[in-house]
Amino acid sequence: MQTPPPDLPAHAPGKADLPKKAIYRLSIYHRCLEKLAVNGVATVSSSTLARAAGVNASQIRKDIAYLGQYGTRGLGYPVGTLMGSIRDTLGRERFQPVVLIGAGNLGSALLRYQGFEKEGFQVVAAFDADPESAARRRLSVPVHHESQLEEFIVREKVKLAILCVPAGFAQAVANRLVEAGVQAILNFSPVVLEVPADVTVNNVDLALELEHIGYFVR
Amino acid sequence: MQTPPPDLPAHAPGKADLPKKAIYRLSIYHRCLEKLAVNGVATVSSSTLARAAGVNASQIRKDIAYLGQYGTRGLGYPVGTLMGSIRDTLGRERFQPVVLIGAGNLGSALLRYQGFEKEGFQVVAAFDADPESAARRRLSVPVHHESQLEEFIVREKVKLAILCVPAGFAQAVANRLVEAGVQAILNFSPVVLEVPADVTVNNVDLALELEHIGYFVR
DNA sequence: AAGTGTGAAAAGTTTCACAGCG
DNA sequence: CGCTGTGAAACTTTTCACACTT
Repeated sequence: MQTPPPDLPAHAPGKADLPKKAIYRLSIYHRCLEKLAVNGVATVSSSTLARAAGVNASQIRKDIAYLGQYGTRGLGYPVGTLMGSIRDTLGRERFQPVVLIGAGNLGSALLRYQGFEKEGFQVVAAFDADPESAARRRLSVPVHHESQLEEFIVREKVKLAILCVPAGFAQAVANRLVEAGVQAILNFSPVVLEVPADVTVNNVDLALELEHIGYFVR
Repeated sequence: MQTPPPDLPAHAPGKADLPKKAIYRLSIYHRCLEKLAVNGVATVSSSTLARAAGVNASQIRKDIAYLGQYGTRGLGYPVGTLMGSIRDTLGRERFQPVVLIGAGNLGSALLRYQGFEKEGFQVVAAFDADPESAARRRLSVPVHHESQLEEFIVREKVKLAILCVPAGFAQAVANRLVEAGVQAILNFSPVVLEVPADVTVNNVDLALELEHIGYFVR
């Protein structure tokens, strides 16, 4: 989900006009392609990939066309080449360092989550108001006191942060992150963060997601 | 995020044509209204609510107009009444029972998460392939063996499920859930689930969300 | 024959602008 | 005057349809 604020952070670095939602889909395509590659598949058609990704085949073709001309008519797309292109478009620099703030229940679960590394992100440090108690959770990532946040971010040139602090602290911490140079925040607090237009916030609001599906049960 | 499949599960129960994205926003408005109510505010204008929710004022008015005529011109909206209307629209039956499958790292964190109850959902039971080891996490929700899943869902008429099992098991478990009568799934596995058109799947894909903001750092 | 690339239509959403009410 | 309710405009995203290539 993108941030609500009307004015988006323009579009990213170099790449031009890629529809916002296409960014998500490209990640999904990449995953599907990985699976195909593992199975030794060398070429895939838009309709096959569409079935795997749960979208329409035209959409696949449109999305891939944003990256350039990769397909061969009558045949399909080369799995490996296409994966590379998606990675180039999405995963700016490989192994982006990420910090996590708030090593409570959810924060610790995320620190243990293997999925991030697999996608090229490394959570290099966590910060908490009570690092001692967080340390008791036996995490593989060092947990520092939150007061050291700014110093670390500046020194390590961290641009991405995962925010898992209680709602009441979220805005204050976000301000500090931005001030220190963070450019994008994955926010798990159920709070609408206010940040400058050139900072991206992506809200993952668990209660809201549950409420949303609740609407669809009769 | 809604499910990819082109054909949505129609729109929900009784209520008519509420744009998909408006459903999310109504939840956010509800939260903002709660905060106002706590502060003793009785009336709020679209522009004030807009600022709190991080959206455009017209959007607020359009969204609220879907619920009926609640505003007073020159004044604004009555906070309490509006909250009630949003609850009625969104939270079909109060205290929907929910089950969670997969009490691993993430699953346990979600079981400890307080936000769900606050929004009117109660996680009544969890299921895991290894309930003994899950029990060691000292959760307040009973963790049963996954083999008892169907029986429980049928008996308790559960319609909502949170799915946190490893990717490889997700589709198989989803099939069982649907078979047993679950109508909506909040899916945390990085997998595109295939379900009948009348079942709603809402994917929360953590790695994908991180990848998404990664795109926006220069 | 199979399957891409793409312009054009359709659908969905957001914003504008303003009439009209309290 | 302030603020809602809403038709119409603007914009975004998805789907269709088909020419074109291998």
